[in-house]
Amino acid sequence: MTTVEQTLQALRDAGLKITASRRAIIETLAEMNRHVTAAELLEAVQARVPEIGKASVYRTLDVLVRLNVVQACTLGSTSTTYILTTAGHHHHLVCLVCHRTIEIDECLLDEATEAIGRKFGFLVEGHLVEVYGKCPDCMQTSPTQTT
Amino acid sequence: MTTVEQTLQALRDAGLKITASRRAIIETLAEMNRHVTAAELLEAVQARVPEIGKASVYRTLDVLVRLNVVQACTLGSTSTTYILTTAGHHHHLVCLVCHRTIEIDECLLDEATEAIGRKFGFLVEGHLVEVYGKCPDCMQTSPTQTT
DNA sequence: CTTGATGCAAACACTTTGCAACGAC
DNA sequence: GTCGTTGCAAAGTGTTTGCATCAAG
Repeated sequence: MTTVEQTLQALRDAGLKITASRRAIIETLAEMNRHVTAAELLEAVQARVPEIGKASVYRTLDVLVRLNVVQACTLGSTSTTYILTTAGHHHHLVCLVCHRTIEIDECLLDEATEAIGRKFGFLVEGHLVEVYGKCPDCMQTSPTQTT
Repeated sequence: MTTVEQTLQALRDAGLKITASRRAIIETLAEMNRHVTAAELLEAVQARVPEIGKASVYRTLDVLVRLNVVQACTLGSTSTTYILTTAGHHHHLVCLVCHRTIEIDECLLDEATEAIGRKFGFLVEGHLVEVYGKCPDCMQTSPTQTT
C-alpha cells in the first residue's frame, strides 16, 4: 500500500470524503516528500489542478494533522511546514547564522520520550526536536559575532 | 548580578543602548519568568510604562534573541513565545487535544546533541524539544477521537 | 552632537472564515 | 438526497516597517 493510499484510507477511516482536491494535495505531499510550507504546497498542487484554492490546502492540512498522518512543524521562523508522517521521522539542525537546516535521520530520543510520557501520564504521539547552533561554514566566517 | 543586569550588560557588550523601554521590557520578562507571547509581554510592559508600543516589544525581543539571552519558541500553534535563557533550560509536553503544556525541567538530550553536533561539525548552542501527545485528562475524555 | 531607538499607524504575510455551489457517499 | 467539501474573497491574526522625533552615549 502506497503512502498516498494509506493517507486516503486514514480519511476514509475517519468518515471523511475523498475528493479530487484532497487526493491532489495528498499526492503532491507524497511526491515532494520533504517539509513544505503551505504556500509551496499550494503552488505545487495548483500545477496539478489549477483551480484548487489555498483554503482547501489549509483545511486539508489541518485535517491530516489531526488524523496524525501529517506532521506540522515550525522551524523557528516564518511559516509552518508540513510533511507526511509516513515520510519517516527526523529532526533538524538549524544554523542560527545562515538558517541552513540539516535533517538528521536518526532519532535522538525515542526512549527518552517514552520515559517522560510515562512519568507524566502522557500518551506520547510524537516529538519535535530542533537543535540550534552554528554550521561549519558560519563558524569559519564569523567565529564571534554579536551584531 | 541579577538576570536583568546580565541582560542589560549583554546589550551594552553589543554596543546597543539601554533605553527606558528596553529596561522595562527586560524587567518584565524577568519578573514573568515563563514563556510569554509578545502580546502578553506587551500588556505587562504597558502596565508598567503605558506608552511603550508593540513595535518596541517586537524589536527588543528580536535583539535579545539575536544576543542569545532570550529564547524564542513556537509551541506548535499560534504565536511565538519568549523566555529569558537565564530562566533555565526546559522542554515541553504539549497535549494535542487540549493544548495544555507541561514543562519538563530535565533535559532529554544534552549528550545526544553534543554527539550530533560533532558529527555534522555544528557548534550546538541550544535545542528545542517539544513532545506531543495526549494528556491524562484527554485520554479519559476521548480515548479514540477522529472528528 | 551623532546615531541608534522609539511610538504610532499603516503595511505585510500567513491563516481562517462566510457563503453559495458542488459532489462523494 | 444529504451533508461534508470546495473555491473565492474578505476578514482575522500576529509581526514588521516607514518615518519623524527623541534620547543614550
